Amino acid sequence: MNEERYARIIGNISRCTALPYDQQQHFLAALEVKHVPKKAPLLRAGEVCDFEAYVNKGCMRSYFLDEHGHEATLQFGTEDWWVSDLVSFEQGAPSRMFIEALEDSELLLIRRDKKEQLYRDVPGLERVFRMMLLRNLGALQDRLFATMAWPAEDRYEAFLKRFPDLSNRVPQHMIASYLGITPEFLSKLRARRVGK
Amino acid sequence: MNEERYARIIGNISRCTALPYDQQQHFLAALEVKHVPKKAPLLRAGEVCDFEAYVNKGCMRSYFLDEHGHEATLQFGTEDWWVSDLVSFEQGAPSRMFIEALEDSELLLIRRDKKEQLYRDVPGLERVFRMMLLRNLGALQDRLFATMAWPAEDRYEAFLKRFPDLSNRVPQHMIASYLGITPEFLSKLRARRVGK
DNA sequence: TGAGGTTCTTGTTCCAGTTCAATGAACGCA
DNA sequence: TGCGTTCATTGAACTGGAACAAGAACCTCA
Repeated sequence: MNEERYARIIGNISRCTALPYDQQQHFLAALEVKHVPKKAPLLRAGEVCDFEAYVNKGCMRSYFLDEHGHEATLQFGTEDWWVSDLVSFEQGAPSRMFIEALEDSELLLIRRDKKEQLYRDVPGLERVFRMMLLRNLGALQDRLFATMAWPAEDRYEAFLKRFPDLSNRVPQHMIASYLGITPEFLSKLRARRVGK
Repeated sequence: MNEERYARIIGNISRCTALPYDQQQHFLAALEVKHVPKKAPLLRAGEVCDFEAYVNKGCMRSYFLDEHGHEATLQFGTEDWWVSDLVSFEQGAPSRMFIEALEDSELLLIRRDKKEQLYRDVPGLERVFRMMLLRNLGALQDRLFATMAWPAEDRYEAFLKRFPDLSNRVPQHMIASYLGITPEFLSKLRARRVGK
């Protein structure tokens, strides 16, 4: 077992539940390592999402895209984040989102067919993933409220504050797509900021 | 046990899992009946949400409200819907939303302190509530995408299609607050619609 | 029965954010 | 080394929706 590769994910789930050593090993044994080159898709709308992916290295993005070409970024995932379409994963329904790599990335996947067994072997995990779901829900509520109630400039400030590292790691037009504005307008917001 | 009062909620959870009669009785015994008069608050931001409420009769609304007076409606709940702040409920954290009655309403509450016992007595319930959480998440994703990518008119059409009964049951300025627009603008959208 | 609060509408003005177009910078890639 | 492509910036014209203001149509309850 490659200790270095798995140190981070153990730290991640241990934040919720402390696992004894043998359960950690059970958990790690269920993981699948996957490398995704830059710009490659990990999930396409219409497919069933059969994984939850922990980003060990690199950067991913999930987004929605409708038939009119309207696009909106749901989430960026860098080191120590999870990316997945949880709704599709849990319900086995076709996904409505896309997930792609923004950089060459290394992921640790939990496949759906291993999940039940894993819950039995490592009881604490159920709590971990329930927490993930709830964090997700809370973040989405905040996001919806901000999108509905705040002007773009405030949303951009909030984004910079919450994800300081992302702003010079992902292309700007994708940040615009996260904020729900055009790339041109984001550019103007930035120009305005420097003046202040 | 008042059969009539509980017929609907049994139907509601049975959609997910069929429960044997004795488990149904366990479930019903854990419920608390609560009447909320029109305009009365059920939950205020800052409080911990210690219930999940099934709307047996009436109509509720949950919404966010920030220090600048910005308001956004998260959800309407009429008969056969659940309303709660699940994030606060599950994590015991102070809520960030308000819930109020739009009509005199009868609710069936599950209190947080009864939940653990209930899961033990009625194993199928865990699945039911997980499904609720996931439906919630999915709905919120759709909503965020629509808010970011669609013009107000399209969002209004989608609202009418998805909740045909609500449009003449809920005051219009609250529908506007659900759509993320001003009441005045919604009024103009409606005027425009009639012309077509 | 009215009087006073809601709720909805309509018009005008104004601004945040879009669209379109042009330019330049940065980045693979042969 | 050069060349096509993607990406960021800037400007001008436009528009969806907000803000403000005023009137009309209501509940509702003393």
